[in-house]
Amino acid sequence: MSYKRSSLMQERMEQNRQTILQSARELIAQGGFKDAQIQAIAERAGVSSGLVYRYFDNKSQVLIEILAEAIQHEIQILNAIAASELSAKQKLHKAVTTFVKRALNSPQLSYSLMFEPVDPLIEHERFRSKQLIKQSINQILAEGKINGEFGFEDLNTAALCVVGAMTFVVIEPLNPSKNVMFDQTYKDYFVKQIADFCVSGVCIAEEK
Amino acid sequence: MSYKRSSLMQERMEQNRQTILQSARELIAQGGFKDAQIQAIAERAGVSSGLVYRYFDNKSQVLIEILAEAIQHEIQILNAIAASELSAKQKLHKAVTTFVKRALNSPQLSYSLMFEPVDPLIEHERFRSKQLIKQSINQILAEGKINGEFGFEDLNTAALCVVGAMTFVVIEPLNPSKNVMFDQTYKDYFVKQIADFCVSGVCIAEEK
DNA sequence: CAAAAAAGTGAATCAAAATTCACAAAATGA
DNA sequence: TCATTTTGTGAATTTTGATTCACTTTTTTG
Repeated sequence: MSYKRSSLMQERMEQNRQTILQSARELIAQGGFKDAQIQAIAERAGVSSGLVYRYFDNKSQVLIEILAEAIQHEIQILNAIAASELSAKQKLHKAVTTFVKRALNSPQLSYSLMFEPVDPLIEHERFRSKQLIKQSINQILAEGKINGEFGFEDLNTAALCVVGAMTFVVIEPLNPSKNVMFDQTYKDYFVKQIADFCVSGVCIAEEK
Repeated sequence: MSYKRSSLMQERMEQNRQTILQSARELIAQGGFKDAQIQAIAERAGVSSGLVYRYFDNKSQVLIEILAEAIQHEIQILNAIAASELSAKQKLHKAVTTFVKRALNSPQLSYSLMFEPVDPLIEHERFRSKQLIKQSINQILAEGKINGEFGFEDLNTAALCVVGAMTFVVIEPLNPSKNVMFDQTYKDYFVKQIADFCVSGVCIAEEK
């Protein structure tokens, strides 16, 4: 009498789940959270809106899962850099470069995940995420501070500035003046500037 | 037969208008745009919701007016600094310090005005605003670049980084872990760090 | 003060989306 | 294949908030 899902069924369902998430991601990437409505997500995924609720408790859960997954990925990358063999300066430069470059590949998605307000549940998840990113940067900064590469005073504030600069710049490409966005060459140049800025920022010398 | 408002009436109406705007501002300062609902605004202002529509075409207009007013004020301040007699470094330091310190007086309001998505109309206004702020900073940076105080490469990107750092940091105090927020002394210290970071950031020397 | 005009009210209406749920289709187990 | 369980559907319901508008009150004018 008991019903056992065949592995084929199992697979199809997993497929559905992923398709729904992917649709939502794409919609967010195009127009932010405001465009990721259940109807739209379902439609794009080729399923009924009701089905979304078979797979997720509610809309927030869909978004949270997307956020968590995305950030986890970024954090892995940052941590790998932090753990590498480079100098602190090089690590910082690379961390910023990598993060910004990746974010610029889908600015709207990045922006939404990092900034766009939605609801308290998501805000909570986002907060944890940001903490983790800051932690990665912190690690690099602390190391450079100790070995004398960096000259900032307050670790936390420095990390905040770095994270601020590197997350903020993804907002720029979202300007109404859309397609202003650069070709790969300019993008590389742009990203390097930002990394340079951050590295210089934490290499404070003296004077006022 | 034509009706002429007495100056007293005129005044009362102006008063109403301002009260509505002020209520909206306060609500935004407390909980962001999401808490600034017409009902709530009207209630707090002690008027009926319908009256709001006698003074404003729609909700967006209320918010736009608040945004425009606030930003205009900040821009005046920044421009005054840009036009003062200090060195470029000093100007930049002061601009960042002043802006951040002011923003930290109501972080939620600042955040909402600067970042929180609402609708395209407001987005448009916000875009203009950001342009103006960046312009102020640009002015300072350009001057410092010419006279050799600063060593960054690309003016626009440098300005973006500075604006990014100085606007971003206001987001931090919005953490769920609310009341973490500092006393005046720490706040001053915090703000100085940020300004130092920005100044250093644009004083790039050489090396990689 | 009475008529006309404008300001003020707030319940009713509208709109946009999320969520539910009665039902249909498909899968499973006998 | 038939009964049962699960998956899938999408129209109906609910929710939340902006906006309208018929009506009341206050101002102005003559």
